[in-house]
Amino acid sequence: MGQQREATMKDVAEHAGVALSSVSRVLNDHPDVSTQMKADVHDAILAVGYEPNLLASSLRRGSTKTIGFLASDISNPLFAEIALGAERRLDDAGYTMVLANSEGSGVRDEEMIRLFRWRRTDGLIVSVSDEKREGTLTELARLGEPIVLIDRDVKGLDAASAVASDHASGMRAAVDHLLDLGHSKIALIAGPRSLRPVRERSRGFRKSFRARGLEPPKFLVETGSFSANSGEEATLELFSSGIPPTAIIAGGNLLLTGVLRALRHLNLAAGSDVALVSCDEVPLAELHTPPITVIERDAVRMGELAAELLLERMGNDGAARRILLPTSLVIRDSTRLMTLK
Amino acid sequence: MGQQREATMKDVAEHAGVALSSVSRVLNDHPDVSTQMKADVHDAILAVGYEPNLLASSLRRGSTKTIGFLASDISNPLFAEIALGAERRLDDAGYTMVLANSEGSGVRDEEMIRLFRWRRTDGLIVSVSDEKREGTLTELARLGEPIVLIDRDVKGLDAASAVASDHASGMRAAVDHLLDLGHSKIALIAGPRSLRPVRERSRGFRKSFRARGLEPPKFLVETGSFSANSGEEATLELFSSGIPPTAIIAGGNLLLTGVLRALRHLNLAAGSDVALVSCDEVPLAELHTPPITVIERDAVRMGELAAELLLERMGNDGAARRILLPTSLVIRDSTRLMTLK
DNA sequence: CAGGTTACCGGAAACGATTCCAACAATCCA
DNA sequence: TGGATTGTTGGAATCGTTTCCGGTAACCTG
Repeated sequence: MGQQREATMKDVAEHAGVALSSVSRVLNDHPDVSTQMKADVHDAILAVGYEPNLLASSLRRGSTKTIGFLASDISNPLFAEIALGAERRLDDAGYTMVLANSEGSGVRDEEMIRLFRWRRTDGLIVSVSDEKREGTLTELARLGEPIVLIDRDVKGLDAASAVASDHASGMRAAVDHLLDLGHSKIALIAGPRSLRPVRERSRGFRKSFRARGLEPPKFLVETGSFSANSGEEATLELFSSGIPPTAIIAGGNLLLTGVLRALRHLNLAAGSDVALVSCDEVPLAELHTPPITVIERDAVRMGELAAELLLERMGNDGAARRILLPTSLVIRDSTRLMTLK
Repeated sequence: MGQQREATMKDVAEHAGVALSSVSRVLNDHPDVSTQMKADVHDAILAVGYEPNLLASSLRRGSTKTIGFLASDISNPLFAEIALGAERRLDDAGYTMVLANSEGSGVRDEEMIRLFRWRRTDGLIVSVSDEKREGTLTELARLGEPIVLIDRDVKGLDAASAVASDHASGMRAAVDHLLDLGHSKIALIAGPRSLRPVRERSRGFRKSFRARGLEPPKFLVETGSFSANSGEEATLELFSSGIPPTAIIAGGNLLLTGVLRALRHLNLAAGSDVALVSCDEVPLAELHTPPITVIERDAVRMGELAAELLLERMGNDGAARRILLPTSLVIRDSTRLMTLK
């Protein structure tokens, strides 16, 4: 059997002996179509084995039913969960998700946004890797389609909706908890300051101290990235200096991995030698010995909400919205074993 | 300022005073174009602010430079890493990845493949959630574009390339290791039998016993899914029956989470009360106390290879290929603390 | 200087759909 | 009975590209 050319609406029309436009009307169930016509066309569709070409449809309609999703690294469980939540909602609404990883590079952010624009995606869910980068900003502004930012603050982009976590509150709860236990030499291994979560956590961190009339300690470490290596190096650094911290807060799941590696290397036990808190729940935190106290949030929900905000915006009811999602402290043994007072 | 209509190649042509076809030639750097023409057109492009419409281009060319990626759940670190590797390679080659989650449902597999077909993706990387499902099979066959299967065997789909892990060897190494240590009551919590990794691991499991003239134990548990809950239930079940196993092998990272939860609930210590092995490296395994022996493989590499196979096939040099990637046993304390002989 | 390349360019036909507009028949109302 | 209305249909333009085909002018060759 020869390589059959794909059947088009034209073939359907000819086979049914009707006009092309009628086939289109049937397919989009337009009101102006008789039952007879409907039946004939459907028969013809089956007969010729017609399947729609969404490309042509998109071109003509001016809408691709496609949403871009851009984050630094989909293999990070945080983004993976957000992507899952977003894809679920978008799919329900008939949209397809297009994925891109920036690998933490602002240049790639820029390129990917441009590519999405050229591909005419109907919207964009994005967690940029550098909030300050000029190029990214102009690309976002040029896009002209609805945007939802995930846990990022981009100045001057009022057109975009956003969903963010209330990191400051969670961090305050964590630090208060540690202060209550008598800790004062608390280290925060935060990550790159160019990102909102890091700034917010730092803010909460300092605020907790100031609220008690204390000066925030000099243990606020801003690492170059969120990677495990950064966490490991920062931890080693902390303990090689004169005064070691009595508590460490890891600002993300990868950083936590690094911290734990360093502690093992230093032969220190989390929980008994140094109290430990991490951000974002992962199996490792729950099942570690001792279990690790975490500042938790619902990442899947975050993705779902991002999708919902986007859909809302595309249905053009209303302006951009910003949603702040709660974080909460889950206290486990890694902060309960030591007694400092 | 009014909402400017987007500039098209036609606008560029008019502004430069040349034909539409010439603009196209310049853009695709066709040989038949003078340096003067090239300069004029580029000037005009800047002047009118032209940006390509990849939709129209795709329609005309018959190629979207787009690849579908379908897996059960992108939030599973395994798939997340595969997706990362694949996206990296595809992006290098100028392709964009379109993502879909089947959430373990065969019906959704089917729907997503069809959607990809309608969207005219140039290829598909897929890890189906049910290798036997009739509908999925016919959809795959209808696709007509290159396919790469990830760790799946789909009978009668010879046209597809595939990249898979050699689970049987890894499992053999693990079981041999445990048998050497004197274990015989070894349980394998495998996951759903409808999937290749589960079958391969079961095969390796049995083979190890038979190679020593032993009958494989009755501890081979096939759970309904790969979820943590399945792992937890299976473990509880194992220990509630008459003869508890002395070693457990968890067939995946989610199952491992479940197993550890169950052990904690039963007040049993991994490593000393029961030896433990898991499949696929995760931070939890490395940093658990004691560290957990794992059958490891390179998931990111797997994704990269999948992309490479696909690109190779789309460049239509040669037939479908199957690649088997190695697995290796990383021995840690979870299997080193107990002495049975 | 005739004939044949060569280099470059413009026009028009695709790609496969949607949508506007005009046309026609049948029905309704006065 | 005539005009307006309603319901249904076909034809053609359009979305923004790519690509084929033919034509022109300049160049070389003998």
